[in-house]
Amino acid sequence: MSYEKAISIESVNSSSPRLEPVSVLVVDGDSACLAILSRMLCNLGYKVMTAKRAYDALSIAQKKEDELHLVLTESHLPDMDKYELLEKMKAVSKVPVVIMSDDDDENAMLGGLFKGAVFYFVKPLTINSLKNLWQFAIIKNRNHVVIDLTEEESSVYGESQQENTSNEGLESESFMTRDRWLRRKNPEGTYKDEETENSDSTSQKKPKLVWTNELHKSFLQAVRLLGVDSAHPKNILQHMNVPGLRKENVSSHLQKYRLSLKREQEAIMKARARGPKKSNFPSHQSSSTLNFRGGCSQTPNRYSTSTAYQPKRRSHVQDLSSHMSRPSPAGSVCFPSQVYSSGHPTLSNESSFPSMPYHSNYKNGQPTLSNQLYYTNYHNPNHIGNRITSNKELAGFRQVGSFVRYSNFDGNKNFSSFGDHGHSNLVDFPILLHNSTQQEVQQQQQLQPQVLFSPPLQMPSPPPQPQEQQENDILGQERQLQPQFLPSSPLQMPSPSPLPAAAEQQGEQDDIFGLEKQLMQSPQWHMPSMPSMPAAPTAHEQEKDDMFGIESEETDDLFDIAKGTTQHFNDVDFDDLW
DNA sequence: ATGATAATAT
DNA sequence: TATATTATCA
Repeated sequence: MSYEKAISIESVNSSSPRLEPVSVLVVDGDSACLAILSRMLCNLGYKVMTAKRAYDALSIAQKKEDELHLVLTESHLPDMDKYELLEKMKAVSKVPVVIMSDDDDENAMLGGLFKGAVFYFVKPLTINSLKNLWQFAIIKNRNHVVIDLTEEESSVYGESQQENTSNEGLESESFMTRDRWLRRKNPEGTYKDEETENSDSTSQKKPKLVWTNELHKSFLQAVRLLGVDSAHPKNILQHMNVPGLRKENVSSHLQKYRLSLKREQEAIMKARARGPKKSNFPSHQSSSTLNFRGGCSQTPNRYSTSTAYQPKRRSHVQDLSSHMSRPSPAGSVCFPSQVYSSGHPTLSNESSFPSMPYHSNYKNGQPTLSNQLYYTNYHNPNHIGNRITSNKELAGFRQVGSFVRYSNFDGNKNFSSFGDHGHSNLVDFPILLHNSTQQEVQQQQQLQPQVLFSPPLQMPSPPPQPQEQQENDILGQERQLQPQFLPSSPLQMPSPSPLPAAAEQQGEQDDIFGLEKQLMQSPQWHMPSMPSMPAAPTAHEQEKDDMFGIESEETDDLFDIAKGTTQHFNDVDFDDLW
């Protein structure tokens, strides 16, 4: 099919630092436009091929599929209807297609995007617009080969640096990327037709990551180890070392985590306020315990946290260690005294953490959705199966094809417990720190004296495991294990997950962030109530963690809250979760 | 890096 | 439908 088309390949290297020039096939019936675009692109460092006719373009795309990165085409071509090339191109190549047109009508633009174009440029195109054209080549590829690029786009493509600018430029010119539009407009329903392709290339939405207990544990561990000061998404991600986990995932989770901590504190404060101190607490203890449990496990944070910690220094962590080390449930209790000593309130971290809410996710098994990603540590298939079955809810679990599950482990460690019923409560539990962590923590602790008390929640000891230490190992294992993801998933998926260790640990949560801040503000609070709660023990049940989500608000009283939560946990959490 | 908000799951 | 979780945007 290549007829007379003129294919000119001019490679200009000028500027771009790219490792490999991005090759672009420019299709336009107008020779002048073709020449101008070709020159502009060459000057920008792209490898350019041109075609005047749609069929020529298809021919080229087919022949050079491996080396062609992107097609930039006019919407109106002499030998094909509007967007017809777009459709036909899909059949011969996965190469992303960018449309350029004089028509700036939104419907026309959407039509092109829905037909599978990755982007729609409204003419005239500027050098500035083209500068970042390479981005669309990546977009397409991300599903396939390029997965890794997402993180490294910039490094790979020298121009990436300009991304910001470029984007701005693009948008300023009123362009929209297809994904974006699709997302927004789909609801309306109008343009569905084309989605078809999206699938293949570009657009799919990212599967939703489910933060399993294990994953959460891993997260908590990372946070603990890192300490408040450096517990930022990037660092956490690195520490977690979970294969397909992205920084954004961590950021989002971190946000939720912090929010939960905040809520807990607030709840606590309220509680205090109301029923202040005084005797209340004492008496409450019992109740408190309850609370804790619930709190602990589930909502962990609320109560637990408390610690104050000192300022910046590494404090946070430390506490944990203590807790960790001895898990005594009561541990939490103990702290109090300590706490004050330091003078600052501190939080205890661990104990309280909230456990996450995973449940929800899990509960029903899974996400029904097809897209969710699951990271489980354990992944024993068996286990999984079991768990699923066992729970009613879980039953639902299906892992059915849809979601992706990441499991890392074998199961042994972590979740073996899970296996059985599917839920092992354990999972959530408090954490123990394991080796490294603990050590680190301790070290840190030593530095500062913090206090913390553990939250009520903390669980008693965690049982578990021996293996904890392994975290690292585990991770390693995981990595290896991991395997499975779905290819299909658009972006890359994750790989299996990691963390097991956590499992053992259980619950804990730390407070980390929130703590400080909050604490700082209100330092003392912790004492009051929390301390006591040894209740924790019961906690185990708690195990579950609930995650953050709790609404402290609902219940004014901690107690109440606690009760409520606990119940949940009992009923739901575990089972559901696992 | 973070808070706000959209999307979408339960 | 309301709420909760996660992704994405700003």
